[in-house]
Amino acid sequence: MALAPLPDHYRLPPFDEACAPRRLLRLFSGKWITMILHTLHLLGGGSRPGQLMRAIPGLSKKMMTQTLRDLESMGLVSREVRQIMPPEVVYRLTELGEVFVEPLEMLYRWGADHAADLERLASPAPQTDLQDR
Amino acid sequence: MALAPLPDHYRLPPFDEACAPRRLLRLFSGKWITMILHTLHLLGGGSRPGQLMRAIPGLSKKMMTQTLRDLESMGLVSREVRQIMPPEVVYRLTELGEVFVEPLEMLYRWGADHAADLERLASPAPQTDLQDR
DNA sequence: AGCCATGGGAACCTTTTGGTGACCAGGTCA
DNA sequence: TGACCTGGTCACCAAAAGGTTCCCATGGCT
Repeated sequence: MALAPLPDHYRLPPFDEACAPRRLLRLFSGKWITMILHTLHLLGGGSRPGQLMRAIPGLSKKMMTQTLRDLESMGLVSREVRQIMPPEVVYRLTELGEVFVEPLEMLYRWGADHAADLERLASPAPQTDLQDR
Repeated sequence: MALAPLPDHYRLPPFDEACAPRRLLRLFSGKWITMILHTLHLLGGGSRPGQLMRAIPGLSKKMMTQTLRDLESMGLVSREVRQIMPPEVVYRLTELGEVFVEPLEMLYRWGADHAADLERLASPAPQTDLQDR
């Protein structure tokens, strides 16, 4: 972890909700966005929709399409269509997309290295039984 | 970035939604969770609620209390009460909380270093005008 | 009474994200 | 006809996250 300390601009209150790091966290808050970015990365930078579906359990066609469309409009993914039968569509990480894979993979690696800590992480209690405070 | 490559277990499809790195991303998907963890960290590891309110624009008392309660039940934050008048409550990062501050600060630093890329990141298009594909 | 300090709860609502199930298109093969 | 391959859309809904507004409590001071 040879990262420079956080610049002053980000270290003093008030902490701006729209600052650059917050934009990153906002991007990564989407369940399927990060799953799909990660999977595209692991599949060599690009993939056809069917391959994505098979690689990601629980992903519905609807969520896949919606998320890929979002990623495309954000400029993180490109969509290439070959008008043959059956059609061939390939979604590929753009240059910008590759940039953002880096922090995502940082998190994946950190998570893999700290699986034990993540096991210790309790689920938030249901919103009852918290009267004794 | 001297991190080891991702273990095989995490590199081959199918990609398990409940695996350790996904749990980390799930944790970080909460808007106020990360803001409050980051702020506690920057304020020396602990803070009183009023100080948190003043440090984080846009945070309502309701969301602050709710989020602190969640963080407490997850074991990331402790709550210490001094029964004086006016009351003194201090929320403090636990050991486990300090562990999870690390990847969060990694993201903050990455975001600070790549503000230009984050500026280039377009907002997803509204769900209209996407007929021309 | 009002104000200030402190910290917190509840009712209700809005917005966002994710999910279900059905449908569409073209083509090939039995 | 049906099944398969490919990729995508739509209507509607559920769940989760976040937001607004009001209320509560203690004590001290004007």
